[in-house]
Amino acid sequence: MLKYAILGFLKYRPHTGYEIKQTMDKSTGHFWHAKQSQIYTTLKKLKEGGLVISHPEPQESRPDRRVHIITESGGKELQKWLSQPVTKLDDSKVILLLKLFFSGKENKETILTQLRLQRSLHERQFELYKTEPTDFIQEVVASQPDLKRDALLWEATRRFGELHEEIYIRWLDETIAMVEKKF
Amino acid sequence: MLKYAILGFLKYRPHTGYEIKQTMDKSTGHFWHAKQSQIYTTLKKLKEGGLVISHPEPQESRPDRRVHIITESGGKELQKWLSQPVTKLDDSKVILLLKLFFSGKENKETILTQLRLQRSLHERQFELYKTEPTDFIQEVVASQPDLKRDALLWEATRRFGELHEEIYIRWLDETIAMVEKKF
DNA sequence: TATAACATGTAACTAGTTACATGATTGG
DNA sequence: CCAATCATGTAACTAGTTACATGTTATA
Repeated sequence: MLKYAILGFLKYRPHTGYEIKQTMDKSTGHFWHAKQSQIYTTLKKLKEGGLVISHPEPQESRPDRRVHIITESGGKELQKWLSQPVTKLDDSKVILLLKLFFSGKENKETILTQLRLQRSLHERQFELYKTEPTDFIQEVVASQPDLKRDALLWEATRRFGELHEEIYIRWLDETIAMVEKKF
Repeated sequence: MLKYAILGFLKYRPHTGYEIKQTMDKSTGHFWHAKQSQIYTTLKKLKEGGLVISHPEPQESRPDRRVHIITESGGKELQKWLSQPVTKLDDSKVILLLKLFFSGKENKETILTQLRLQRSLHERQFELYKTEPTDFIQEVVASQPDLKRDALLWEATRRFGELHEEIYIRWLDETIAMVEKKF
């Protein structure tokens, strides 16, 4: 899957491996991310498959930048993937729920501490969704009006994150209240 | 992590690898799952680490059942994990959002088809959360009253799934309307 | 004076998936 | 008669993480 994310970013403009990591963290970070090392190994595979080409840009006192460009066949591969419907649900893994599920014999305070800590983490994340990425989107649209549709979809993914955190916090409050009362 | 899920199930009662898969699918399936093969390999590692022991139950005309029991050291390992706070957010991967993010140049109908298909998938999942698991929890509590606290937490995890699907559907409706109007 | 940012990559490892191998019994 | 359920496991693979290796320049 990372393969497609990388092709997607390269479709907008050439990137070095380092830049892909940065762009990804700022944009798809909350629903798709990767470590720097995995980006480099995936780029290597994409090059081997002819979906991407790269050329070095010499630099002094630093390793040469290696700029990656999507090829025609890479563009087709991306397009093919984009047109295919997603026919099943993601399989999510939520560590907190796993722990909670088996916590019936833990004491009340341990569970409440756990839940309250989560609440603070999600509260912070919720605030991030409400501010940061919107600015970024506005900037891009101002400078490149042809990305207006793209920006609408980016905003939709941001909105997803915001709603997700909102509901998470609501659930935590509900659950904290339940444990306080019935446990 | 699967390691702890398995220890958690074995804490309730002995299981064969096959039964762990079934129990997991019915209970933690929506926030933690594993393939049968991974369960077998993880059980093997747990045995090697002395956290679990197993003994075969001979059967005719079928491979012997191998019943697994948690050891004292396995119990301690589980307990240690349960008492530790979860200090960071899960890193989630949502394929639909990744695809949507890069779909600025797709045509309107492709995107709407994509979103409507997702809506039907999540609608079905939402219905599942509202019925199935509640029955299961009620049965257990009726037969084992000492699991009342456990049942409260199981219900909380079910509720999470329900809320999650509800918000997902709300977001899909919002996004479908946005695409219909502005794209 | 230390640490963050810039910039590349490989090696070893853990986690998880898919495919293979085997084979009887039960229900539709 | 065919598919599902019961029941075990290994092998080969893909995806992802952590650790290693190298080194400069700007900033706090």
